[in-house]
Amino acid sequence: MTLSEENYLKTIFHLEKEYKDGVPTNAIAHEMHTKASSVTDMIKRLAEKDLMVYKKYQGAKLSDSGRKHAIKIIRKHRLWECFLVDKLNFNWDEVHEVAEQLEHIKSEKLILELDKFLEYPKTDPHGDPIPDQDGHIAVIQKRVLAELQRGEEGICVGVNDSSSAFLQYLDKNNIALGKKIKIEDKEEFDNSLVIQVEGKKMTISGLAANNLYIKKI
Amino acid sequence: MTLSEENYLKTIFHLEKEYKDGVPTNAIAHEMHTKASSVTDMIKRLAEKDLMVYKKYQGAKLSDSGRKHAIKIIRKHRLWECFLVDKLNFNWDEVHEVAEQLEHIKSEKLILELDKFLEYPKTDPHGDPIPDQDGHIAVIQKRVLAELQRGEEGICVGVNDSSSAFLQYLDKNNIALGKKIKIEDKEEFDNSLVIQVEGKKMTISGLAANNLYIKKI
DNA sequence: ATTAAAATTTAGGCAAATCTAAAAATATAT
DNA sequence: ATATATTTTTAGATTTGCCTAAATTTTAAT
Repeated sequence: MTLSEENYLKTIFHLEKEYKDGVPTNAIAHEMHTKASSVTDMIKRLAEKDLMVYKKYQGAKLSDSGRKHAIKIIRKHRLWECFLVDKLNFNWDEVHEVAEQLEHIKSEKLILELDKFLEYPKTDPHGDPIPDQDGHIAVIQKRVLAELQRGEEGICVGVNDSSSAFLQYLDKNNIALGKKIKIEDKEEFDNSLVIQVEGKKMTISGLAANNLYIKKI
Repeated sequence: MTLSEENYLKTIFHLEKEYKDGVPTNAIAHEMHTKASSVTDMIKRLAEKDLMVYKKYQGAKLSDSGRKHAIKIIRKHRLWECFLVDKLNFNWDEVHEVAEQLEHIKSEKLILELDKFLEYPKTDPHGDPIPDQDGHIAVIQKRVLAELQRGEEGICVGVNDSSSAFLQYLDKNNIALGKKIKIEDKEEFDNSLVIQVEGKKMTISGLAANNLYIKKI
């Protein structure tokens, strides 16, 4: 399996959540910063290797084998992110690019031992679940902050947007995984929220509130 | 810099020790399990990027810039080997293949932090020196075991052959870095040696004795 | 000093992964 | 329902890194 093939599998896996019955060629092209024609080429190649099910004009679907491969890559990606943050002093907004490289390293023993070394973490630094060896992915109980009503509170458990811009914005505002957040007020006009984090009040935009995952308490 | 280019630089760097005035095309081809014509192609490409100095039929020579790059890759390779052995329970005969992959990961911070995390190791699990950030490589005081005379003794400080066959042979015979070895007898007929390691006598072949580095005490 | 052998380079091709431009199929809008 | 717009696919090129086979250069041998 080539690096490029692995990246396609991973991307399609993520997009399947949004596009249940076939991921459009264009969606893949956009996500991978490439052209639709290149995507068609690759989909065909992956289909020939039985990693995908391909019917012309019907969008991309992973085969069971393709999905298994995709999950392995995601497992590696997230374990490496843990390593970078827990052991090498990376901040959560710095890990993505490096993990994108590390996820392609091929060695069963490496991942087994890395998992053990990190003491079998359940989630990565962004709160996303780490698939287990058998490819099982735990479902994390969560809802977007924007859904909560005035007076409700919860613990921050993840982000929907892992861009460093958003993560740095959270850092700047003292919001991190594990922090308790209470809704003080909701502004209907622009969906912004007044929240309280560790006793400090602040306002966050509707967009930000839609990218923060909370577990209600 | 592509993966393939990096592998050429690294290989040529290592071969330059043996071929001081130009590494023959064939030597590179042999080492990289490829064909001489492919090597010529690549040498030209590297020369165009000023990573090598190329004159037809004169063999390959690294430029200063090429040598700097090669050393960076070797630094990364050896640091990752330390990581695998010290932190992930790899044996010294299992690390090479994985380190060959890891050495191509691109991130300054990653290597800086890995070095710190490992507490700035001086040598890798085979006793080879780890180049520092500026590309300086310490010279390790050593000689091959085969050179020692009857009655002399030394500490094992490295291996010339890192094949897993040889390393496993050493494991099996209780020879490892740091062990004290004393020459009990030399057999002129086949250059084999009778040595003593931790009080136990054993015979090793001339070939093995030529691949073990010793520091005299 | 020729000639034979070995090493190196050139020429021409191939596969992976991408691109642009054009063609074909599907979706949308009136 | 038909025309228009959008999406997807095909066709044909390009680049990287490799190959084989043939030509060229260097080295070694007599």
